[in-house]
Amino acid sequence: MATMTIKDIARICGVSISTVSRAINNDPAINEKTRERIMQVVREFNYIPNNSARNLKMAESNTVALIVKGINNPFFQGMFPYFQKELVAAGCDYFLHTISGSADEVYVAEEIAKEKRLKGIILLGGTMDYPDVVLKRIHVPLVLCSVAGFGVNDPNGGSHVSSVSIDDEKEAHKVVSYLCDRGHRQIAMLTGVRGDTNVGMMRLRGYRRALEENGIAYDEDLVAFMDEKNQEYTEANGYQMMTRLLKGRKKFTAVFVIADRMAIGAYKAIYDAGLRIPDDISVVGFDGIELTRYMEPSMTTVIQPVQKMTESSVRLLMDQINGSTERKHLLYEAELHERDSVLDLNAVFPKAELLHA
Amino acid sequence: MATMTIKDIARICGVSISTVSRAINNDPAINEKTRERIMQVVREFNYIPNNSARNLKMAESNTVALIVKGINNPFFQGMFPYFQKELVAAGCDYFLHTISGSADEVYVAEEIAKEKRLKGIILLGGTMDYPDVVLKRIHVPLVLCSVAGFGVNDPNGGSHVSSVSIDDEKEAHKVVSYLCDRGHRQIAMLTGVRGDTNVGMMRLRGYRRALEENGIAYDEDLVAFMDEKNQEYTEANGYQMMTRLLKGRKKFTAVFVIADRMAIGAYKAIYDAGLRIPDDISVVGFDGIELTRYMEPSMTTVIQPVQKMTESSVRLLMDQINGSTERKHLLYEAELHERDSVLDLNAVFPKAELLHA
DNA sequence: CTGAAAGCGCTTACAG
DNA sequence: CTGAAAGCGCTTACAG
Repeated sequence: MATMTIKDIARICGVSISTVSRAINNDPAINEKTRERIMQVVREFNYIPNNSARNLKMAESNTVALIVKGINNPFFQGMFPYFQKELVAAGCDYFLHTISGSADEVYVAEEIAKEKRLKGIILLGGTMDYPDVVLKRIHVPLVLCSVAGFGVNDPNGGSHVSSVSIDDEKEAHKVVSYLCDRGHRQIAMLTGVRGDTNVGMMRLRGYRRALEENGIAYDEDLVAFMDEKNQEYTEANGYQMMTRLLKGRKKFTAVFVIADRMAIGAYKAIYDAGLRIPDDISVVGFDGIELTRYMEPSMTTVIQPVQKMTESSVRLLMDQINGSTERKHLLYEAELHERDSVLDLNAVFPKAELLHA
Repeated sequence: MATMTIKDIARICGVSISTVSRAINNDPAINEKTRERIMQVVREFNYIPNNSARNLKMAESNTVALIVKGINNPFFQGMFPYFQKELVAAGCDYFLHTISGSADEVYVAEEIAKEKRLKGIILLGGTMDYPDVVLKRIHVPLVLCSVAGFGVNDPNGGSHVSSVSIDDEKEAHKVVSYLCDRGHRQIAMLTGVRGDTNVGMMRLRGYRRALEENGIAYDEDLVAFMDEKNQEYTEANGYQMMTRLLKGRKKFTAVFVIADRMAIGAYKAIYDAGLRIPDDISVVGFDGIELTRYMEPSMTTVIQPVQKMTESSVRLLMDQINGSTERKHLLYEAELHERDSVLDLNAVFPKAELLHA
């Protein structure tokens, strides 16, 4: 036999399909005995309601979609348990929907919203270069979490959505200032593609500002841009970019890498070049993924405030769902977590430093 | 305005909804001019069809679902690009659906199959302790890929599904034999929970058989079982288990870890204990995730034949979809990939070895 | 507490 | 090539 419908169950139980529907959906207006009898049959025949029919008919579900662009990103993976906790606490059903890096998130969001009668959407990751008019197409409450460059390209961006992220420029500035404070003056960087308009640009900007403030000239030979053809924040890319820098003619004592996974690749490139971390080269990553703790030496990195970000995303979404017309754009402070991958040159050459001054 | 339906488009274009439907679905039986005029309006108003209605009406979709249990597993993540390639090559639409470790995969599979009128399902990961009768509930072609312990608990398991995996017992045996060949005789193991009936058990069995063949007594003090309360193949667990072993009174020169991520944690535990890899302790991982290349030293591990496994999974699914009633259970050979985390004790103590003999 | 009926938004024979 | 109509499998007022 193919697959059961509510009609089959109704026939078997000798009741109407309305009654079966009520039994399944725990409608209070049903006789408990009837309900039990029906549920017995439901179990016996392993009847599963067709969600397409259900979604089609229902006015609104209680479901929120978490749409993730870039499922391979361990930073996002680290957020899932927090989202789960918050969404459940908010009393929502939710599901995770992953989309590829090339997918059109606005289209997908609207498509799923229709299909599932969503109550709201949290979009995690990706970049958001869409003008406001495009964003407006999404007819359900929407929150952008950790979406790179949101609002950057559209000064009016965000009048229809809320967003939560960190201040990339500021955090990069923090990292490089920290390195300067530790006596580093030749500081390399592994960043995104040349001409990046999102994270790469913001973090590069922070890097440059910190250098400037410390009286260090910007030297493009110390910046490795990502290959246009392979725009992934992977170990392989980090390895390859770091190797390129190491083979360059410019010396440096530290490197700031804009993603932890790339920094792991950079670690290996440094080791393969016969150098030590941090003795020869100091490394600072970005994101704060779990793995960085397990590197040798454990990696100093910028830990994004995952808990705050997820909490706020859910809260802002709930506010919208509950009718608030206010849209907020929250920027959280990340934490530069000191571990063992940065050498304090002041401690190594205290005398020399004094002479310099 | 809320959200557009096919009716709105029909009204705007002055045609029937049938015609709009045909335009959208590229029905050949439509006037090209009419089609273009309709599509113009569709684009202008950003009309998106409701998939629930579509799924409800359509007899069968062209879609295959890839249901993944354990999205955090980087081994599975490494498979996605291959699945994508194969599924596209097979001419299928597909989507990734992630479920939590505690979800009932059979229920979810059947639910989605109904909702989306799936053509078939590939289930990736998880364990499959379901008896055949439960599996039979899934009314669409089903292939189990890398599903632990499939058929182990049910001698008749598999008469309704096909499966693709590796021989866990054999691969573990391979690893431990390799270590013995390299002169190791005190070999520890980091495995799953005590009483595991799936991967953990199979790999432990292979470990024991290899020891036995090499005349080495099994010593449970050298085996770290995973905590019942925290059954995850994570770095944190590997770190904690390795630390426990290192603090034990038994000495060992090598450790076999049943998952790469755990092995990364083990690396760190070894370093934190002030020991070196492989000089003091040799490490072998399992799975062959990309990251192992970037560890220092690069990790010797068992690389699962991802490409073959994904290819075969898709092929077996297609066979079923095309009417084949044959069900196959393929076991592929993995590759013990030698890198730098194992010391050859024979090379270090060649004389001693000879004296031993 | 239960049932008959309408209808969610589509697709697809069928007729023209 | 196009339209009217049936129907996918449910939920939910409405009436009783």
